[in-house]
Amino acid sequence: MKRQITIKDIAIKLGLSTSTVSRALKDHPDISPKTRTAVKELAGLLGYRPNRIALNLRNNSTRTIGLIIPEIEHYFFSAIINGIEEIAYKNDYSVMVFQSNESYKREVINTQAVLTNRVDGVLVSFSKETSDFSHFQKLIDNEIPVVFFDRTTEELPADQVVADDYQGAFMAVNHLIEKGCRRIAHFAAPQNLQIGKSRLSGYHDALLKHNIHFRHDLVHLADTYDSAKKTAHDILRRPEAPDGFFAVNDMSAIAIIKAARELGKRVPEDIKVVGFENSKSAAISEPELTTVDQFGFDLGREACLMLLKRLKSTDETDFKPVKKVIKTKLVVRSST
Amino acid sequence: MKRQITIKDIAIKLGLSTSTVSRALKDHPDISPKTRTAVKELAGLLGYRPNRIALNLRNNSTRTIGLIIPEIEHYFFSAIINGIEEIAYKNDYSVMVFQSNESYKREVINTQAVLTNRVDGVLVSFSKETSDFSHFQKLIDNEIPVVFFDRTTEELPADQVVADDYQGAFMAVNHLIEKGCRRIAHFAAPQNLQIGKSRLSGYHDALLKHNIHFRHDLVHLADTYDSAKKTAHDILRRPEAPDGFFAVNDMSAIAIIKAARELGKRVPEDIKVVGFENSKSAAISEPELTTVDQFGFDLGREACLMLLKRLKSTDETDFKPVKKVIKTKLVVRSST
DNA sequence: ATTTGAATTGCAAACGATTGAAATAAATAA
DNA sequence: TTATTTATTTCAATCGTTTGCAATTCAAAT
Repeated sequence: MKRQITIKDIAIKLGLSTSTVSRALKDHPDISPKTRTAVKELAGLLGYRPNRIALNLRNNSTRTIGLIIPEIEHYFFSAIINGIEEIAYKNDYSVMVFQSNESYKREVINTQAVLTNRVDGVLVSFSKETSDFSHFQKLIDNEIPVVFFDRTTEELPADQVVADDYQGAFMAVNHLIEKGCRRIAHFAAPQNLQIGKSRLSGYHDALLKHNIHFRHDLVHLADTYDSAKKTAHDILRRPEAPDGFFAVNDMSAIAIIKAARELGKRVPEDIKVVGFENSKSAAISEPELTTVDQFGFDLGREACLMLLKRLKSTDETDFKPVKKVIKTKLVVRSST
Repeated sequence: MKRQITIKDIAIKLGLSTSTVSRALKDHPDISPKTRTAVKELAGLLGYRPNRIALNLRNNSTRTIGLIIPEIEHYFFSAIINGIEEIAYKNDYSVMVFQSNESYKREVINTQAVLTNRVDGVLVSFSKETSDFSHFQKLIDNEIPVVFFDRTTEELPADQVVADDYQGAFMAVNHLIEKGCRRIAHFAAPQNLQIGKSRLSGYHDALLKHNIHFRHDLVHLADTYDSAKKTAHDILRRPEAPDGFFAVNDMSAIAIIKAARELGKRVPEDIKVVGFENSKSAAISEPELTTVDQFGFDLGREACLMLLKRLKSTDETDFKPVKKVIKTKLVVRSST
């Protein structure tokens, strides 16, 4: 690579010391106006830009945020990245992205990678497989601020940003009931994830409110398009098929609609379906999908803001983890 | 932040010099087996990990790739990032992501950011607004290898990876004609983008092959959901409405289907629609969308591999830009 | 006991920028 | 003229690691 212009080059050309040049560039009062302008002029002429790596070493900081995320391809996560990048950009931070691909093993390697890269802080949404958190604890032990978002845990002393999953689920199921559904199935996420638990619990309580009996055989683990489609096919063929579905994400909800159509059932006449996410796909599905907006962009923003706040505050004494909940919103469309 | 364990800590604890420790850690033959094991043992015990920043400074390399991309939220781009990250991960590189949000101004700032961050190489898909490329030329002037993907230009001496847009468009339109369409409209991307030109030209030549007259009034600039929906509404109400549509991406295609349905036209009976991308949405739209698969994941992989190859080869003499074309594939579904 | 050579280990400079302290130059006061 | 400020500038160390070269140790050969 071409050698970059350094402070030394300027110093030599001007017959000065590097210290003087350094100070001149940052308007130190000790430097005479004459040399200051001379230095700045030459710096501009040569296209000098400070070597960030050298600064990183000296300041022991990289102005870089590590992002560990399951899968970029999911609309929700890409919306979150969007929000994160927005805030990072405004605050002159850069974002390094590491995908876990929903693999615990890879996620552990990712945590090592953020350590190696000496990022200033880390944003994490962990994989479905993750139930042991010691790799994140290691980050915290290294005093690297960590903020969890969406997929979070209470087991670690770290900040969290989550959508109001419980409320969203409650609203969704409540809506289904008000639309006349009585046998409502729930396609759930794994229960090691807090979001899985919260949404199930919102589902449960909404039934309770309307005195509808909670039945375990109406709850299925199905949080991907394929698994949801398969499960929906099975259930819808049963004699007492559900008349309503609450899916843990939009892709599962759309799979349910697809399965219903394939079996000659009409949506929303025969069965009603509500998703969770408010992805682009929800808006274009046929019929358009009623769903709970998770505001991924805002969630990303908030997570990043929270991390930046930690990076600014240097007093590490009496650390109190903060949990921020982003309100969700029911978006009613024609699938209900 | 907590002070990290350094080579110096180990040296002092063992009464050695930093040089010896450094060499011991990398199995330098000069070091006696005894000290080598002692050093390694202590290093493991203390959880020593080399300070990447210091190495960056010494080696003038960051093992980091800069990625400048319009919008992460588009399925196609997130698929590409996925491919890029996969290759980067396997080769122990990290990826810094910068979004231009389709803004030329922001893109220019992004190029400065990758310079500041001293990335080893840059992957770029530029914004719709970009027609001046001097900010990328600046990267090249700094001898930072640049690989363009998807949105590329011939104006710069840089590697490129593109989908076979011409062939994809040709296949798509040919397919429409074979299915009986005669008045085929094309919803195009801006013509400052090579992909816009290539796809239009594929459209043009497929018509030509079947002796169908090319008509300018059937070509519209509409490459977003909203613009496509609006345009489709207008066109479909005309007396001689098209019987087939070839859209430059899936979102536009889906918008056309939506508009058709709203006007009481049936797809594929009254009009047939083909998209470009093969996004998740294409598979779930109703009817399912016939589209051209761009293989974004592979495209990302190839772009990253190409960049890594440049990073390895140090001989910068007689640089010959390479252009790699990823074959596209027509995925026929029920919209045609 | 001295030389030779091999095997180990340490010194010091380098990467680029910053910064406290010291040094020099210029200006003012005694 | 000399002492004393004050204004500028330079020195040198630092951040953590690597590496050419010099230095040391130690055993074998003479």
